[in-house]
Amino acid sequence: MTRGGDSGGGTGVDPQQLWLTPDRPRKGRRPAFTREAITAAAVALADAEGLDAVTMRRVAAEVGAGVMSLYSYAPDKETLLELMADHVSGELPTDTAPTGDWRADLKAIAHEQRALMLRHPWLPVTLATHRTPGPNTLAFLERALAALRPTGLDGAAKLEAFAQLTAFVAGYVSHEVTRAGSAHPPQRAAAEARYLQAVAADGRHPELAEVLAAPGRPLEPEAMFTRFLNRLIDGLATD
Amino acid sequence: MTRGGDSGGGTGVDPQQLWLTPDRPRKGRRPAFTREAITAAAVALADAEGLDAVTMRRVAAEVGAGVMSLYSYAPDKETLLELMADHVSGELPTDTAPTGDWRADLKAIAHEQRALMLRHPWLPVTLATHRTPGPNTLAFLERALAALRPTGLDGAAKLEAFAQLTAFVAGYVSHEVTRAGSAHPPQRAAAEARYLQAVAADGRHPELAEVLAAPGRPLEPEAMFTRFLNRLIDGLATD
DNA sequence: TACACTTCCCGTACGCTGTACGAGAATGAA
DNA sequence: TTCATTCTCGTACAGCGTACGGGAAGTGTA
Repeated sequence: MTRGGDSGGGTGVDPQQLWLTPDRPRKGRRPAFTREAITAAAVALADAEGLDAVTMRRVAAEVGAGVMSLYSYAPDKETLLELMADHVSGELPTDTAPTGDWRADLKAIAHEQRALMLRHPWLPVTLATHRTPGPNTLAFLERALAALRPTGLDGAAKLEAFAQLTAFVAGYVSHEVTRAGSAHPPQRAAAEARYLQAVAADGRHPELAEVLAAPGRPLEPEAMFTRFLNRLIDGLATD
Repeated sequence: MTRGGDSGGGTGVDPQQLWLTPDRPRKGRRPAFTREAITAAAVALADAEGLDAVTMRRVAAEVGAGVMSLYSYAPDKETLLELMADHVSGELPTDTAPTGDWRADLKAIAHEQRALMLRHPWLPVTLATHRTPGPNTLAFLERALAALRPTGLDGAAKLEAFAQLTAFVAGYVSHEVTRAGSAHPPQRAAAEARYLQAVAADGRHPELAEVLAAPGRPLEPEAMFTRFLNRLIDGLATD
């Protein structure tokens, strides 16, 4: 750790130690890098080459540091991923005031989350496992809670509603980018189609055969998202 | 590859080569293991110790094989994960006939998926990245398509509806097990609570402060799931 | 100026991972 | 028996996260 020492002694890192750390001490050698710069480099790497490209060695090379220097800014790689997630969450608008129509507000929030995740396709993956909110995430949460105020839900329910909304968006986008991502080249899609056709031809999958025979037009992910989202939110606090 | 050779030459493995392979050839040494047994061992490992415990060495040791022998049954680890996912999908019921009430059928399907994922908490994670359906997954898909028949949706829409439903369930369960899983010991939860209290005390998060001051009673994940699910499905093909 | 003290940088090293390679064992066909 | 085929798996390698600890760079005190 840069400042404070890891006295937590459990699984993961004490969030208080991680996020609520004041200025650097007045003594000792001055840091050559910043947590900010390292995080930004890791994010750029993940955006450009995917999450697998984010290795401590690659990130260190990118910022011009030695590998082990990174550990002065984040205690381990898991934490670096958490820093990355909160870093990009800074792109989310936080100063939008509630309109009074909480459903509309929540829909806007979800659309912003989706846009963010489409810009950073690795985000849903990291969100699925790393769940200690940093300052940017908390600022966004603050806005979501404000939007949820008119619902009259109690505290736990509001938190849960936001968490579930985020999980839904992450799940949707995760699926969306898998379908259309770089990991799905035309050749692979064709092989998959051939495979499904072969399965459908075996006679024991009549429904699949019919679906493949009359596919209909492909669906807009955007419109699909909106529809699912509207349904989810419209019924959120009605029963 | 056991049989056929990997002539695909793209990203991943040709699904046809993987799933649609006939009996073993008539010549050559007889296999000492089965794909089935190896997959089952990997599943048992993941269930007992989590997905990280599933390494080629551990799996090989578990079945009593040499490490490299596994590569006769699955071309790489990614594929082994895919085999695992389809393996446990065999636990899903497939012979349930549609009742005519497609919404009720779909809700039942989602509840079965959730139960499966709770039994195998690693499943949502692997589903998020590995998406070539094996025979068991296809059998279940067949049932879902049958259930969706009364909706009158076209082929692509039916497939998409099923995929999105699965993504939703995976996202929900993923979040559910993170909250309550073994990776969330009381000590860690307490540290997180302390951290949030500290943030709320800074004055710039009034909504969060209020939420933490009046939390209300914790929510039942089961009831929450049902409510979300009902809302999602009830509005699925109405507009 | 000299020294102690603190803080940070980072080369080296270790155990772990997935898996390429190829030698050798087991089998069916000729 | 001999040959081709198929499977098993020991060895080896590059790459991973990161523990350790020596040296460099800064501040505060004498």
